[in-house]
Amino acid sequence: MTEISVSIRDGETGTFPQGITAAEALKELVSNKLRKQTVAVLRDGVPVDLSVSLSGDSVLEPVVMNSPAGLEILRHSAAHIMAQAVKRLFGPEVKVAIGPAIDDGFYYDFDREEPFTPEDFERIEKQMAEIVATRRPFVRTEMPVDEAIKFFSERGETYKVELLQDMETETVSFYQQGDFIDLCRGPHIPDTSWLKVFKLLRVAGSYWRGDEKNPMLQRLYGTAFFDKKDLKKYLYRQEEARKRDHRKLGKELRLFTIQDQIGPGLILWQPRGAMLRRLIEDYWKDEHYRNGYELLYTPHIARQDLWRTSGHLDFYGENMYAPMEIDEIKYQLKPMNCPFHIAIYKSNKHSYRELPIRWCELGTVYRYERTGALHGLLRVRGFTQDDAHIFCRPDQLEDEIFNILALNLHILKTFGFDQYDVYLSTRPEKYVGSDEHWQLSTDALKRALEKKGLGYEIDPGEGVFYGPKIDIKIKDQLGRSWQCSTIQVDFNLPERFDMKFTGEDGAGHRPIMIHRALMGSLERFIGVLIEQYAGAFPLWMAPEQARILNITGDQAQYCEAVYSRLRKAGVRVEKDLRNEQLNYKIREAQLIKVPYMLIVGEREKENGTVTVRKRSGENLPPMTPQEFVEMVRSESEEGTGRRMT
RNA sequence: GCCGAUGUAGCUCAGCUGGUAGAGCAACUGAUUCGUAAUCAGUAGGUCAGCGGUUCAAGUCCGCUCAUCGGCUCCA
Repeated sequence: MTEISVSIRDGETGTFPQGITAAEALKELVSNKLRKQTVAVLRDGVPVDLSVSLSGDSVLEPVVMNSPAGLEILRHSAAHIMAQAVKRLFGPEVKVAIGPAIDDGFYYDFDREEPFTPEDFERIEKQMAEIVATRRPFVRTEMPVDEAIKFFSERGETYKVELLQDMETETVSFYQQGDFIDLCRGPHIPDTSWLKVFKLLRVAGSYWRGDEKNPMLQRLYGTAFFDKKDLKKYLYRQEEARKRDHRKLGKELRLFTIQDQIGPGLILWQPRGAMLRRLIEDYWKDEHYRNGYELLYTPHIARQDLWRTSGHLDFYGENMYAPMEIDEIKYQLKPMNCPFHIAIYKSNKHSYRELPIRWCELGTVYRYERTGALHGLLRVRGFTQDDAHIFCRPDQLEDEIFNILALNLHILKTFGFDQYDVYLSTRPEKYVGSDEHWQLSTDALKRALEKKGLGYEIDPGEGVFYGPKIDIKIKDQLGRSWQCSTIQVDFNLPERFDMKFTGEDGAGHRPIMIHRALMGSLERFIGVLIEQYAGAFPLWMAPEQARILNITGDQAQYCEAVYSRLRKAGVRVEKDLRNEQLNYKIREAQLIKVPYMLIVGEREKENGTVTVRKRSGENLPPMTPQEFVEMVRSESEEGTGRRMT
């Protein structure tokens, strides 16, 4: 009998008869403790089942529970078991589509006439538990593709047949546990009893293969863990995320409101939200001025001809609002600010000495979004971009992009974001401009990223029609990522609008244009900020920094004096002098997350001080109003790196 | 836009199988003048998202529309 050598990566090596299973080899080569933790193995780097029989010399690496790979395998198996349960409960006429593991769990798509209801969840979960209890092994088999097609055709599994028809390999693998068999690459948990902790989460529609021309399937989402505690933690995190939901907090903190009467996707900023936004805008404008930008203002509508010239009608028309006719001329709401900035550029002649020109604007644009896409502040129909356009010479492109990246990261950091994923998107299918232009600008983006020392991923074909772009997705405190910043090179618009600058040689040359937004849109960014800080904004951007609370009416006059003094010093202070108990006032101030409460009783009135209660509940020793002003100033300065009040 | 769920007072939510709306908080009035997360009492407030239908009778059943939520798609 032939012998083979099996070794554990970074571990022992042994000699075994050919055909031994990975599980048997592990029994000899690793500790019992590790073996019991092992879900599957990497054989020469490829994930396979424990039951795989080894035909030649192999290096094995155990995939353990709770490792990302281990969880993925568990969840993938959970998807199979869920499909089995669904088939058992709702009959063989339910067709199965695909059922992968995803970041936080798994899903399986089904084609079934009747909708699944949340009440079905309990039945499915119960059925799953029964399957788990039978300890059915996951058995792998292989067959040629054409045989597999025949197999699934006979069972009416048309989606599986479609998948198989697109496959290029000759044989495919199947996994069977009990009465359920599914097309699957694997690997899987050894048997169903490994699935101890799982929960179905929700049901949602999804198109077959994500294409809206295809039939809508029902997707059941669930999650699974090895340890009950992990599921609890997961559910707790979900709960935390719900608590931070900017739509909920926006209402509670009275920041903004969205009303049917006004229209979906249109934001009404309430005074507190408006103050928050103003502070962010002021900071933004100031920071841009310091970095060599000039501020512009442009209108909300323009003649349709402008949008024809810019190419927006052709490339972006389906996102634009229908034209309105004024004096027999058609006008359209702007979906972007760029053509206006170009028009301003063209209002004068420009020398090469003037470049780069950096113009910024908080420009409010309107874009048609499908109703199903709207979501609080994060996806709206009217929003204000923190837009800028840089007009430069080709030799300045790389430096300009570098400078934008630097400013970008600096501003994000001020808002507490220092983790991000960077993507470089290259030429899409639908595009304008020459290949040479695309190459030149893509290279400039790459070099600037490298110079800034930013790791990035390439997103092939995800560029805008007019040029390649860099997208920065920021990560919030819960680890969720949000697309905000975008930097896009554009060779197209300067061409279309025939933009020029006079070169050293006295001839006309074409500038390059860079579009960029750092926060993306103020609406979205503020939505993300609300979730980032759970509504408890740092002092410098808190709409209300302090609230004066008196204990009895006897201090009202003194409180008024403190109030006007702080207001004059630039502190955003409010007063609550109602005839209510202190506890009641503190509770209200706490719920609306005011950073400082200034408590004034007889003691403070006599000493000319205030007692400061922080949002955390901590009390500071009594201080004079002037001392409080200084404290607010220095803390705000820390937040933004400069004096804000 | 598509699939599913939801829409009752400013907010959070009750209202079983159809019999012409209810609570808590907020608001308002009065009392209470109080030291670190809700003082007590009273008053007022709703074309039950909108439109249409079934019925003697609709918040409740049916249809359409609008909006919201979870996804798909899309994306600043």
